[in-house]
Amino acid sequence: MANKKVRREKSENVEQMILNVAEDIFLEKGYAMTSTTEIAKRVGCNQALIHYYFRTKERLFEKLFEKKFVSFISAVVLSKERSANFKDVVRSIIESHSEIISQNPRLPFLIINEMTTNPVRFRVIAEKIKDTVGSLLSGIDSELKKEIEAGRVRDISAFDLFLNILSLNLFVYIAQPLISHVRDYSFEEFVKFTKLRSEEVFLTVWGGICINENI
Amino acid sequence: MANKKVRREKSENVEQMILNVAEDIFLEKGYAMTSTTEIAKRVGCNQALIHYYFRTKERLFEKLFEKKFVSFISAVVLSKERSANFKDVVRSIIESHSEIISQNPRLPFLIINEMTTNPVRFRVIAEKIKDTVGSLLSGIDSELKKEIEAGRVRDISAFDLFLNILSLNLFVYIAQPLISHVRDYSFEEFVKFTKLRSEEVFLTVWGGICINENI
DNA sequence: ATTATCTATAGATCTATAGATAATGC
DNA sequence: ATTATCTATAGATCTATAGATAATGC
Repeated sequence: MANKKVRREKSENVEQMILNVAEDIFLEKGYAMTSTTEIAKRVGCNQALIHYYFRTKERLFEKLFEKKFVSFISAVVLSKERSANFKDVVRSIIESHSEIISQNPRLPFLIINEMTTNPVRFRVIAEKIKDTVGSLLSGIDSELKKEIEAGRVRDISAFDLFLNILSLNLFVYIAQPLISHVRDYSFEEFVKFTKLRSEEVFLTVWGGICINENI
Repeated sequence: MANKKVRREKSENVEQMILNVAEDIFLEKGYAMTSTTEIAKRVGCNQALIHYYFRTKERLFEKLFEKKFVSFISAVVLSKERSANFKDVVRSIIESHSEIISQNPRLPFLIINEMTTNPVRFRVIAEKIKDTVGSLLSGIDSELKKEIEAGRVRDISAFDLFLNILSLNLFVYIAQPLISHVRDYSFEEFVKFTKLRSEEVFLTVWGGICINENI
């Protein structure tokens, strides 16, 4: 029996369905491990249709993620809050960073994956991140130095502080499948866990730099 | 011109060369992105030879990594040092963990990659890690509780503490290509950086849990 | 007439195997 | 005679394109 060309409801726009499904699969397995055949199967259309709309797999990927990578990274920078209190500045950076990640929980994995898998794309992403990191660091550096001179914060570079925040915020997402398995978390339980974890991250980052009597 | 079957020095054992090259490429790009064709090319032999020695790509991978995964993970557990001083226990865990990672800098990436890429292998790895984490946590739990009750350490779960250590130790390696690019590090400079970073990790982890007057 | 969808297929891989040939150990 | 290496090739993908056909908008 020949496949009839399905007439679809206006609501089920096939082009959009392809984008949705592709995003899911790319985030799940990375670019290289995703085949257009699989996307088509999940959408319920023919594989050729993906090329009709997006010409190449590469373009489909770029359409979905070029923007996301940039906004994901620059959001981290923009989140800095002017506050008299350095502690509040640190807290707000951690919290908005954590918030952004939780909205794109699989993006860190994908960035790392593309980084090692696709040297060309890596250069592009890395350059953008380089600028972003540069401006974030210089943005916080002077404030940090003041705190250190005032003896309220131990001697630490802005980069190390920045890495502490990134590490603690990102690792749980990168290791998510493992953590979920080890702790028997459902997806909802994992989300709940990351919410609680955010306060933990702040306590660790801040406790790790603020100066008290005994080390 | 027909390729002559190269007569090799005893020293250049081809089977061993295949193992060496395969390890490099697997660590660099992950299982799926590595082709036996590429391994053969770098070794300088025919692709069929890889199958002669290892039968399948899967078996070659397992020969290289099954052991590594287990030893990498269990080394983390075994590193716990009995000490009267809880602070020293934490320090020794961090340092030996960090030491093991620095000996296998690309392994964390590979584990994460296989985790998401290969569901079957994931189950195997995850089960082993689950046991390992379980025994590590229960090993440190009673000591931690004592410290908390004595008011020397803030209220924190063993799992959160464990995650703090893992996050801070592992993230720099997982993000290594990115960090190297952002900071213009050569490989040697990156290694030097991780050495310095180890003290930073201890200060953060310990500062993040020890109790002082002001929060 | 234009746009959306399908069928069929070319051309590139890639893994694995069969079978030929050269090298080595006795 | 056995072991190591090569050539050639089958069979599975996978991406991308050409060309047929159905649906839609006018």
